[in-house]
Amino acid sequence: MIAAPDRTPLPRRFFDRPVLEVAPDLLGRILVRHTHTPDGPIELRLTEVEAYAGPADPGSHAYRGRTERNAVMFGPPGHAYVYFTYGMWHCMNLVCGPAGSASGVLLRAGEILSGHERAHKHRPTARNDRELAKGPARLATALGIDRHLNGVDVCAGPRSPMEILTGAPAPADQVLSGPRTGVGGEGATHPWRFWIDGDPTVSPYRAHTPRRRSSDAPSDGT
DNA sequence: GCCCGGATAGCCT
DNA sequence: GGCTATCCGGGCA
Repeated sequence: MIAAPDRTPLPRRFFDRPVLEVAPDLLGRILVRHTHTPDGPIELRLTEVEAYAGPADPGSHAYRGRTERNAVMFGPPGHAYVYFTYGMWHCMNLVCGPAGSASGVLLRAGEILSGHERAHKHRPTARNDRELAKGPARLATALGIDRHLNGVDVCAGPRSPMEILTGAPAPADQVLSGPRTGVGGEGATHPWRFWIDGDPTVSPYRAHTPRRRSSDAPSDGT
């Protein structure tokens, strides 16, 4: 018999710790997307995350310091840093550590627990429930997360658009780690991606693929 | 199942 | 102007 997940909100102090402690501890927690409509929220159990360790981390958006785009990462913990990437997609991070440390955890994948119908409406190409949030941009899309939610406090209670509940943290022996996805150079060396062993919603690993420059393409010969 | 390339726009140098 | 913390569809096995 499985105990029901704990629906107590995670307190801000949960996030005010070193990012490499917080990241694996987020697995099994519940992200609630409150839409404040009669349908109720969309809920997701986190199964895969990645740590980004502040201005010293070459893989981080905080590398080379604070800009308008990454300002939320430099703020207090327990807030959502949502950014737009590849001209099409949104991804969501949770800011960790004391204000100014500019570290965060990218939410890479999860299992939709409720609100499946609306999640499929947001992600019509998903062929089954497992694919709804298998990948960071898919996760954001399925939950209706975009730049409007950048800076949202996830420790501010159920009237906020997003909240994190205690859930059922994954036991340490079920947590695996490996290199981060899509991060090249020195940033690729650390095993700062964490996932729940064997979970079908974990996104497939993809090594960093450098883009071929358009000048390398065949030309008219001029 | 896999490998590959195109899409698309904001951000930063 | 080059790059990006990505996804999707098509081709092939």
